Amino acid sequence: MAKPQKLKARLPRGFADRGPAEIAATREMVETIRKVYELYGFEPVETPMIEYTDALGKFLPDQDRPNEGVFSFQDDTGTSAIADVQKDEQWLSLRYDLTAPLARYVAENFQHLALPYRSYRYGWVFRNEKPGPGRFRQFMQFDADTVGAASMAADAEMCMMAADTMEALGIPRGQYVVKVNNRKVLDGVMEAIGIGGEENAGKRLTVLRAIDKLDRLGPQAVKQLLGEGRKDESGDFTKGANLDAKQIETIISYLGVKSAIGSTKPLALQAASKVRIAEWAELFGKSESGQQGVSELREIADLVGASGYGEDRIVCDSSVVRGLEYYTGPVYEVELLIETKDEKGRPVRFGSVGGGGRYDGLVSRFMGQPVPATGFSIGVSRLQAALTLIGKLGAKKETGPVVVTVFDKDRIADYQKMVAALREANIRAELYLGNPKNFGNQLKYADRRNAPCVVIQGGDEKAKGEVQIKDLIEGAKAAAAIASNEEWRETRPAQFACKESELVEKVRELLARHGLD
RNA sequence: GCAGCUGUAGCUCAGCUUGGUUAGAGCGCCUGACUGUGGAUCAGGAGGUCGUUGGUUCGAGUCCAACCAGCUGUACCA
Repeated sequence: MAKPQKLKARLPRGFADRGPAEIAATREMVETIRKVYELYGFEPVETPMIEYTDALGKFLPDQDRPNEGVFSFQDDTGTSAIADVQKDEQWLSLRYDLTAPLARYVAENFQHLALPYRSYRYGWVFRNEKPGPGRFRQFMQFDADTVGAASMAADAEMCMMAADTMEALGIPRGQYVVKVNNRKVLDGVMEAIGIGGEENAGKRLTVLRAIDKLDRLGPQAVKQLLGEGRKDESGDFTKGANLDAKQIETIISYLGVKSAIGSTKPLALQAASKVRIAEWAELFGKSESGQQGVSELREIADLVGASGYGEDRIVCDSSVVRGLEYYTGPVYEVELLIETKDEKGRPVRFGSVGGGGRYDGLVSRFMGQPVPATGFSIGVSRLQAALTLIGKLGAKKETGPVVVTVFDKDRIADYQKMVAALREANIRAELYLGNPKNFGNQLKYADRRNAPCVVIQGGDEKAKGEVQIKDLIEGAKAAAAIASNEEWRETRPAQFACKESELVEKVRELLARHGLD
C-alpha cells in the first residue's frame, strides 16, 4: 500500500520561530532603546520592507544570480499609467538594512523635513546569505540617523547614545565598549604606502578586509593577509594583498601598540588623539584625508570627553573598518566584552552588536547636492541572543491566564460567566476549551500554561454557593515535599474555598501574593 | 564558494570498528491503577522508507560511490 506522502514541516534555514518569551524580550529591548533615542531627540519614522533594488545600493541583480545577498524579485503588478518599458519589469528587494531606505525616504521628502533631520526606526531586515550561529537571514535592527549635519558633534552623539543604550539595556560599564575610527585615516594610511588611486581600489579592499580581521584572527594572520595570503586550519587558502614588507610594517605600526605587542587593550580615544597624532601625521605625510581624519577623530574625542564619556566607554580603535561600501568618515562599533560559554562549554565571543558611521554620499546619490549624514544601528536580534545567553533576558517563563475548569459539561455557561467576571476585573482568564471528560487533564493543561491558579466548581460547591481556587504556584512548591499520590490527594495543598461572589477578589489577592498584579 | 564532521522513534542518542533471526535506550506522548483534582510511583501501549539512489554480498542500519540535507570552520557580507 502506498504510504501517503506527508509534507515535511520545516523552517527555512536562517529563519527563526519566536515564542512568547522571545517576543516579550524583544518588546522590552525595543522599548528601552526607543526611550534612549527619544531622549536624544530623535523622532520615529517607518519605511516599508521592500524597496526598488536600485535604491538599495550596489546590488543590482544580474541575470545569473538575481538573489545574491539580497532577496529580490520582479514587480509583475504592472503600472499601465507609465510607459510600457517601466511596466512589469522593475526589480524589487527586501531591505537588507535600514540606512539605504532612510536615504531614499529623506531624498524623496527633502522639502518637507526639518534639517538636520533626526529620526529612528526599527524593524526586520533580510539578507540572503549563509546563516551561522547567531546569524539569521531575517533579523531586527534599530537605527538612529542624523541627516543634514556635517558637524562631528552629530557623530559624537551617536557614540554617546550607543554607550547610554548599552547601559540602559543592563550591560554594565566595562562590559561593552564603543570603538571609534575614521575611514579617512584608513585612506590616509593606504595613500601613505602608495596604494591610493583608482587602479589600486581592489587592493585597498583586500587591505581593509585584512585590517577588519585583527580582532578575530590576531596580528599574525593580518600580516599574512596583507602579504601573500593565509591558510586557515581547515586548509582553505585566502589570497592576500601582496604588499611588500615595508608596506606591511607601516600598516602594522598604524594598527598600533595593541597589535604589535599582542595586547588587546585599546587606546583611549583621548590618548590616541594626543599621543599618536604626531606619529600618524608623520605616517600620512601629505595625505590630506589622513590628516583630516585625525583631526575629526580628535574633535570627537574632545566632544565626548567634555560630556564625561571616558575611555571606559568610548575608545579609539584603528582596526575598526565597518562596511566597505558607503562610509566616508567616522565609523563606530559597539562590542560586548562579556566572555561566556555556550551550552557545550565552548567560549563564546559576541563581538559587534551595533555600529554605524558617516555616510555623506548615500542621500546625495538621489539629490545632486551634498547631504551629509551619520547613523548608528543596533543589531537587536544579535544583542538579544547575547543577553539571553548571559542570562539577562528571557529567564522567566511568562505567566499564563487563570484557567476556569469545566466540571459539569452542562454548566459551561456558569463557568463562562466566571471567566467574564475575571476579565471584567482585568485579570487574564480563560475557560478550559478542551475535552472536559478527564478532569486531571484540565489541571495538566493549566500547569503547562503556567497558570497561576485554577477555578473549580463541582456540584458540592455549587450547592453551597462556593468555588474552589487552586493555587498552582504554591502547589508546585508543596509538591516537592509530597511523595505519594494518596497523600497528595488527601492534603490538597494550596487549595481553598470561597463564596462565588468573592471569586474576583480572592483571585486578585492570590495574584498579589505572588507579585503578579 | 572551499574544507571537515554528522544524518537511526516526536527529541537526545547507542548500535557501524569485526555485515548475520524481530534495530535498542532515556526523555516525551497515550492508556490504566485513580468514575471530584496536576507535578510522585508503578504497569502497559503507540511510534522507524536506519537521509536518498545505486553498488559489493547468499545477506547491508553496518562496507563502497554518488547525490541530498544539517552542523562547524573559512571566504564573501551593503
